[in-house]
Amino acid sequence: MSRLVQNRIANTWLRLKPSIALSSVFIKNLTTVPEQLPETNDESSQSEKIWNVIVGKAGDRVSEDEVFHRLSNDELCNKVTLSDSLVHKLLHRFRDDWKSAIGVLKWAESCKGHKHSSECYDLAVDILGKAKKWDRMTEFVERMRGDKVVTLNTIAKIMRRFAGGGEWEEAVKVFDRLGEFGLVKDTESMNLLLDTLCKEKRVEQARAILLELKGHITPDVYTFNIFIHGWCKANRVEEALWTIQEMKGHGFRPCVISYTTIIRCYCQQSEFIKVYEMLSEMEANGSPPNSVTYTTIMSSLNAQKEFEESLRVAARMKRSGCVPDTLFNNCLIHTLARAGKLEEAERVFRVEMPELGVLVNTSTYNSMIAMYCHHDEEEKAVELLKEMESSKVCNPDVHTYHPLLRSCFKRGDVVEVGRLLKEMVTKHHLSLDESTYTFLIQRFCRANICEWAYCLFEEMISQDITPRHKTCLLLLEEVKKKNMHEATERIEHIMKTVKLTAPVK
DNA sequence: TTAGGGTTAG
Repeated sequence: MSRLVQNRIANTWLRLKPSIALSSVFIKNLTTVPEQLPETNDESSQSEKIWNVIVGKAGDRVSEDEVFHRLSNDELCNKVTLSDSLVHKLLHRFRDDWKSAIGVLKWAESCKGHKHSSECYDLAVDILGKAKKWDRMTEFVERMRGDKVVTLNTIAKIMRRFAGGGEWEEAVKVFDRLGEFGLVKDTESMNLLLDTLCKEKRVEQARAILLELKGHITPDVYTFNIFIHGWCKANRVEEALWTIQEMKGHGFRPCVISYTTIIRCYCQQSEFIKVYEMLSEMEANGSPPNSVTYTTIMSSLNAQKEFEESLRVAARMKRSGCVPDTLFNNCLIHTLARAGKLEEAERVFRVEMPELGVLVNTSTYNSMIAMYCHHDEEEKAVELLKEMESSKVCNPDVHTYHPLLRSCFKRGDVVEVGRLLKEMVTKHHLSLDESTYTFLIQRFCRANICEWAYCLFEEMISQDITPRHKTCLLLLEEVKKKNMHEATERIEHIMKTVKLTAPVK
């Protein structure tokens, strides 16, 4: 960022009583993500241009026919050589906007020589299912059936969307019709159906279906693990344990996944004695716990702020000779940080992980950055952010910035808040999510700059992100205090017309 | 095709 731009930001932010009009424009520029391709390469400027044209034409919530029409009549769009990856990225961009997605898909079909990949077909099915457009989804799948492009992957999307949308009977019907799609009812496809049902808390129905199919299709280890998970999800450990016995009866040995699933359930019930009993049982049975098992237990202990106990579990894992992975180390770093053992966390990050060849990811950096911020060592946090940016191993996400933003608010440095927000948006193309907006609005209100909070509120609405009821109330109170009549009316209007999100938990 | 989430708190 140039010095000039930096100064401009600083100056704008230093005016603590900005007019709404001025700040609105500024914040808009600040936090709205510029549309662009997720990945850039040498030809990025050209493809970015095309991307912007297509997204601009398709992205303002018009009908699918209108999208098709606009794209078909655009000069630049007509010249584009469509790649599979471009269509895929476009569909992904419109994953929450089925009309635009289907419009884009129709246009792509009409382009000379273009044929959809099966991934694009499946993504389209998934988008329609997510929007619960069952008729359109079914119609689309029928077309796919005609083209003989339905795979088990497609079926998985349909089933999971049906079941997730409360239509589990429809998911079962899809299984019954597998033959029509040129697919077979075998253990794999049966497991897919059972897993779908179990994940949607329909373990009883799944059980009934298994009994019905048992004569024709043989269950395998996966089948039983799916049920163990299903019973645990329904908080019915007794049945999960009984499934272990049933599994043995079929000649299958319960594996580390079977036990870990049950351990997770015990953790949720805070039955830690049973957790440790099961750990010993696993060791005795020749299915020793692995990195997933230990991470599960530690995460649960951490949630209860039992950091020392959590560290004892980590020590037990090391003694057992079990190989740690990234998620385990992330959890360990988090635990050490919360236990106030900064040097040890640093040692895991700087020495242990590289020595063992365990890759770091965004979460690893995030835990370290959060740790430094919590202990007022922001310089180190910022250093790490820079290291992350230059390492190219992983990129920052919104969680990377949360603790940094929090620190700025804590010391009243709103100029730095502005700089960080700008960096998030322009440098890393991150878009602010609901929780980030909520957090920022809250803190700006508390810092007595509700003008900024209100601008973020407006921006949130314009991006179709629904504010929480509590956020509206807080902001309303603040703008009233400052006699911001226009804003007061607007917030009251939104509170009446928009279905507000209830507080989490 | 089956198993592991972390946090911006007061």
